[in-house]
Amino acid sequence: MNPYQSPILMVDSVVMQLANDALQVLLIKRANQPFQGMYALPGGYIVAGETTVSSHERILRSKAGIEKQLLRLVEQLYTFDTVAGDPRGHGVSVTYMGLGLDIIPTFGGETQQPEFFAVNALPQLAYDHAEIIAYAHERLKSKVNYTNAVYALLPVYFTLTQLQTAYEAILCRPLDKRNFRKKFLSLDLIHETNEYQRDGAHRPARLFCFNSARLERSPRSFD
Amino acid sequence: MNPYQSPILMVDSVVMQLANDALQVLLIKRANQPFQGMYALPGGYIVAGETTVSSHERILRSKAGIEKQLLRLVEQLYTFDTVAGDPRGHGVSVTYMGLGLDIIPTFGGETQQPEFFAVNALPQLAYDHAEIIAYAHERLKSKVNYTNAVYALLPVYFTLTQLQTAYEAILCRPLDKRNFRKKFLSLDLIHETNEYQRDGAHRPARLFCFNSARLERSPRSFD
DNA sequence: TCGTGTAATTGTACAAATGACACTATCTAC
DNA sequence: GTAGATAGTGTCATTTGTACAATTACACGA
Repeated sequence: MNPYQSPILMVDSVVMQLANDALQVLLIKRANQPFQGMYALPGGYIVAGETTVSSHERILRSKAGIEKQLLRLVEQLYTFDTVAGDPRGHGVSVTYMGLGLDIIPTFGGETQQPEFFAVNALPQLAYDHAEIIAYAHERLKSKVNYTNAVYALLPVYFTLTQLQTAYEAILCRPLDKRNFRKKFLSLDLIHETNEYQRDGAHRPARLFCFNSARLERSPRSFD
Repeated sequence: MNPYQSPILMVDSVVMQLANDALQVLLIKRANQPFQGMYALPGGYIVAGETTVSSHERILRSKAGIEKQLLRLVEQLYTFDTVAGDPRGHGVSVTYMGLGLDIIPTFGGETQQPEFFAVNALPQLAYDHAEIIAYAHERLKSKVNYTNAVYALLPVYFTLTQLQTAYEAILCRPLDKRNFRKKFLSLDLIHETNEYQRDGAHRPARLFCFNSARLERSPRSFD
């Protein structure tokens, strides 16, 4: 079947969403050695007949109960060599990033206590997963500057304040409200609706909507 | 050795350099089926004990006589799934881009007529290699806008005209001489020397030098 | 109903970057 | 010393970035 004795192929997944005004990443608690009891990215081995994409989907479903429809944007990140010194042994790990909204990981079966953690407050991680998460975060920071990628982290209808809060959580820095709105509206990535969100004892906020629910490049960069 | 029956792992390589004011890519003529006689990127299977990086080096050495020292910048591009309908069968191909200068591929042994072609005048290509080259070209276009990556395509000492010609070849569009110089010099990626290049019957051109021969991000983007 | 609290919405003035554009300088060869 | 060829350089108009504060609309409670 595999006359070339290829190194073992793995997939690791960086699933992210926004909650409590923070960017969060999905981790599982490892049930087995190595790194038993430590947190790690969901990941697993690619089996015969699978593509990396279908393997990624299977692993998220089996380890965290996440169906692929919940991820509104999936992007391949990088492929890491795991050398002989690595506890996983010699192999190759293809990493994917998945973005979604209101994802609730489920337990039971093969799942291993999946849970979201703020990227700025991670527990100690197994393997080199802290670096993989940092890489994913950098990619996302860069991506939101020249694409509409945030659509995958927000509800279909959202306020400009929600949008700005999302950018601030991703970029890890405060943004000026007036400049943010002026700039973002000039990108032609979103359009206003005639709906308003009534929150509490204050002026209601107009709801906006992305023009496209697929990844689009904006002609000019945001930042 | 591999209890998971992983898909077969391959490496494909996009080696590029500048010649005749054009960006060129290294292709080989396939000796065997499938796609016999057609051109393709140098590539091959990863064998046991190899990392993707070392496999990439071995493949370039064995298929085109290119030693790894000749590539002054190597960057992983993307990992492609090759599905069952693909003539290669079901597998995974990790692609790398290598940039160099004055690379002369050599024949003999396992080599298969390696030759450089201008990216804007490619022959028909095997597999999906045309898309991989387009992807590499896009990556390079983007990379030269916010890094010093061109250093890998130019000699250590170069004139501003050479630098501009390199950018024009990569970006596939003409640039204004005065604006290019003003902008590029403001990036603090290069410094002038006191040497001049004497070419022909005209004013000699001052030679410049990159501050770093490693990939550096410039604080502001170029374009 | 009136006042208060809360968040939404909006514009201007200055600084910096971009983009279009043409002439002078320096060398070689004849 | 003149012609031919490439190197080198500055200004102005436009666009973009950035700092900054007052007004609007609603809910709630007195």
